[in-house]
Amino acid sequence: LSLLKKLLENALVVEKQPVMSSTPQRPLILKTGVRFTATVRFLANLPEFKCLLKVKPVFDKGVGEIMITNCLRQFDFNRDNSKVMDVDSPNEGLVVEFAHMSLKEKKARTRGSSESHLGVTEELHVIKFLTGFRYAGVNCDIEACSLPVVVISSTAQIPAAWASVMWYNLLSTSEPRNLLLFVDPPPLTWQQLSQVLSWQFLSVGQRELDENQLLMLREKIVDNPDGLVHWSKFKNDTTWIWIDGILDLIKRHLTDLWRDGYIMGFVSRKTTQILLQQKPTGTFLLRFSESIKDGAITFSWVEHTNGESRVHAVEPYTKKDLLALSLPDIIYLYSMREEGNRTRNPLCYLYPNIPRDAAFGHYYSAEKLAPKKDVTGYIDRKLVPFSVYPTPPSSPPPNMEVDWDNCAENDQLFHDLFSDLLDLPGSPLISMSPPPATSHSSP
Amino acid sequence: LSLLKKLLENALVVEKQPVMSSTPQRPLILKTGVRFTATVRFLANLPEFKCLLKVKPVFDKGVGEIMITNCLRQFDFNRDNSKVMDVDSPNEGLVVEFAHMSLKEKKARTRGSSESHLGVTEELHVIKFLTGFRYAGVNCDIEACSLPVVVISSTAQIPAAWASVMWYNLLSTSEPRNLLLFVDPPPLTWQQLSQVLSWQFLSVGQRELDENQLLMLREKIVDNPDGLVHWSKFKNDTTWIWIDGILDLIKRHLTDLWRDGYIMGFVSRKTTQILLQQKPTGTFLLRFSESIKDGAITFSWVEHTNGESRVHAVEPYTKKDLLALSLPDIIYLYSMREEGNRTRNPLCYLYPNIPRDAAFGHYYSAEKLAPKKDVTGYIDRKLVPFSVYPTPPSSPPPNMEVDWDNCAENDQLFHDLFSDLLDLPGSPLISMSPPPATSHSSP
DNA sequence: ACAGTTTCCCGTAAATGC
DNA sequence: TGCATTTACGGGAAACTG
Repeated sequence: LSLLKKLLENALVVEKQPVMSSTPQRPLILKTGVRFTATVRFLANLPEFKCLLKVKPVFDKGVGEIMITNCLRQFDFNRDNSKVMDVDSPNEGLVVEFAHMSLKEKKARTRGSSESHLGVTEELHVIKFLTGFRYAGVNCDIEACSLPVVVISSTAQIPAAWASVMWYNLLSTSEPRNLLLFVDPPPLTWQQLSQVLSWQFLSVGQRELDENQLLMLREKIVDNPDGLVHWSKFKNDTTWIWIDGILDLIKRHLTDLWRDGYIMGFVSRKTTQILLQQKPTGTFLLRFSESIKDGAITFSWVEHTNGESRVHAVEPYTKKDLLALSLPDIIYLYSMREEGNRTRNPLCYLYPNIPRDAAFGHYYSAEKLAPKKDVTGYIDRKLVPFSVYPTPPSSPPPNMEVDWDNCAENDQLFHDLFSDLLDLPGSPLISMSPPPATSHSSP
Repeated sequence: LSLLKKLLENALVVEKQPVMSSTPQRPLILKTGVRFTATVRFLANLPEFKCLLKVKPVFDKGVGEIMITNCLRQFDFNRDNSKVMDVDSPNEGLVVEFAHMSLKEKKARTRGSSESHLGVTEELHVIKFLTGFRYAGVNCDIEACSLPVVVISSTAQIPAAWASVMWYNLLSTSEPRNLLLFVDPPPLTWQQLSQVLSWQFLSVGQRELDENQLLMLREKIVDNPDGLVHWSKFKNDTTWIWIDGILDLIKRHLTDLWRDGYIMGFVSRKTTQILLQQKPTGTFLLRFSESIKDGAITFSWVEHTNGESRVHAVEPYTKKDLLALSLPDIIYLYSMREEGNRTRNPLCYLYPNIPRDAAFGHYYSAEKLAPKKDVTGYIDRKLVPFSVYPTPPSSPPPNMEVDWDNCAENDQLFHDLFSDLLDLPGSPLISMSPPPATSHSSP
């Protein structure tokens, strides 16, 4: 009987851990006020228990004692009614689904007045499901426990919470469930951290980080010779926030390009210079901006003129920019006005030597580039990304603060910038004067 | 004493009607679950009553009886505790502020099984504030009442709710507060409706509708000879939704242009044709799309070639489009590739004859047009709106379904569309072949 | 003042009800 | 089934709170 009891105690499991419904690839993070689902299954196939087992969810019950519970936030379930286990499909055993759970903070915070003060995304909680029965005069209490849970109150906390989840996951393989991991978090080897970072890219963009990309990240993240990365550095540094922004950029706008390996991405400005300098004019590569924390991508290209080599880079494109035009379309359409008023696309070969359209032609949005049939009576339009060749430092540009009310000056600037593109008839001053008046002035 | 009582009964007023905090210019609409504030003031300056008057808010109490209450939704306050009136500033009388009110639907709906079934935005509710006191042995109950309230549950209902508010406001001047107005709503004269529509534009864009704009709207809205507009038509027609979308477009992107009168806006395609035909080539005007209900604006311009006049219009710009580039910038930069591969801006004179930059130069965003100083090491970029001259109907365009994987075909199209703009060196086929390999291939 | 944290709420999308 | 209405919740910003 004691054996049976022991057996049954291990038979109750939380099958699906609570997950945020909107980010299924990022489990273990729960947002207050947002519904989640947990399914509890009784592995012992004992239909005799049908409708006898009442399961009650509890939050952070009996984890580590007062010391812990007092300096962590406490939460309740919004609708925490117990439920009774029932048969699932035939021969499937007993199961109960808590489909409308959500968390609400208990406003009874004494928050252990500091020292080892954890940030909210460093607090690890746990949801337990309790049940029990009486059999042959013996009480048998059973419980099942969720994976550790990070509770947040705003989606802005997801990146920080995810950092905790990654750190925890790597360390929980060595030591058993430790909800106080972040009170004194062990460092990770670069080997460990790089692996988990790489997985993020696999998960979001179906391609891991390659050797060179990881080397570039190592340079940014590891600064001590032992190769260990400390949680405090990883957390306080903005590096993870930067990487997370890039992951989000990939997820939203660059899944295909990343998956297919056309984005070198993690490559320093200096390395970009070195790589491109040895290549023919028009060779370019895509790299993530290191200064914009919100995720941005730029292209750099090389030009050789008169024996002099120059590597240029366009102002990085953010998520917002890529809403208006996709990166492949930008690459395809990008045009530059050079000295001598010639306008051309400076992007010809993706590093090392793939013709631009061989790499990106597949992704161009046909309907944006080919004029639509004139069904609606409207003329189709598109946007062309455009730059003016930067003035060489020898002749600095004149003050560009323009008084736009002054028509003549305005037109002059207009002419300087776009004469080739727009090809205005006649001199700007003449063409901009009012046309000869007609006899009709207003409807 | 009886007179005093009567006096006091009229002395309690709801000073600020509940307003949606985010749309202060659209009062009377409350969204469930969203906080609002109501301030109740006792006009009689009687500080003796300080802390004696307990004010209780009630929702839809004692309006029209069962018949009404039963077929309307019912709401409660989320935190409906009564409050006590206190002195405001000295000599200002008694006041109480309910600063955290919000509504929650009472799920006890029997919803009078139909006939005169009102939509939710046609239900008019009222919030009353009750108080009272005993003076010289006489009970004196006082109440103050809010303006009628439309309760919605989603911001998507705001346009419909606003239509009710407008209709109600015009009719409430003639008859007293009638919460059942929409059970049998009287029609409006065009005179009345046009006035209230015009006010919307004044409120949102600081400029009313002019005579011609109103005439165009009349055409769309009034179809019977008596000039009356019926609520059912106004409500069921999508015309108001269309106008509301335009109001929103103005509010978000066109406040300046609208205020300054550069947007003709409400002008039919046919009238546009007539107006522009008499004008010199390059004359253009701005009009709102009549087909896109979500608010969109286009420009139409005229061209005279070989004695033939043609009026063109660009595909309308939506709110989303104007996020990437403002309308003045679009007008300034718009360029069109014509036969003979010439590219130019076809927009020269705003109707009737204002030079483009005299009208819009004021609004151009200098930093988008003038190249930024190269501070960050990145090359500044901008977007140029671009169209290809539509193929004349005599020679229909070839099938534009392009196999983008085919580099040569791709380049050919590219050449057709953008050769003038991008000015590719050499033949596309040659320039797109891989460059001579170097000894360095990968970092 | 300030940073970490939560709340507020629009706008869109999905779910629900009828 | 379709439409009317509500709910859900990400995301940005404001408000809170020590």
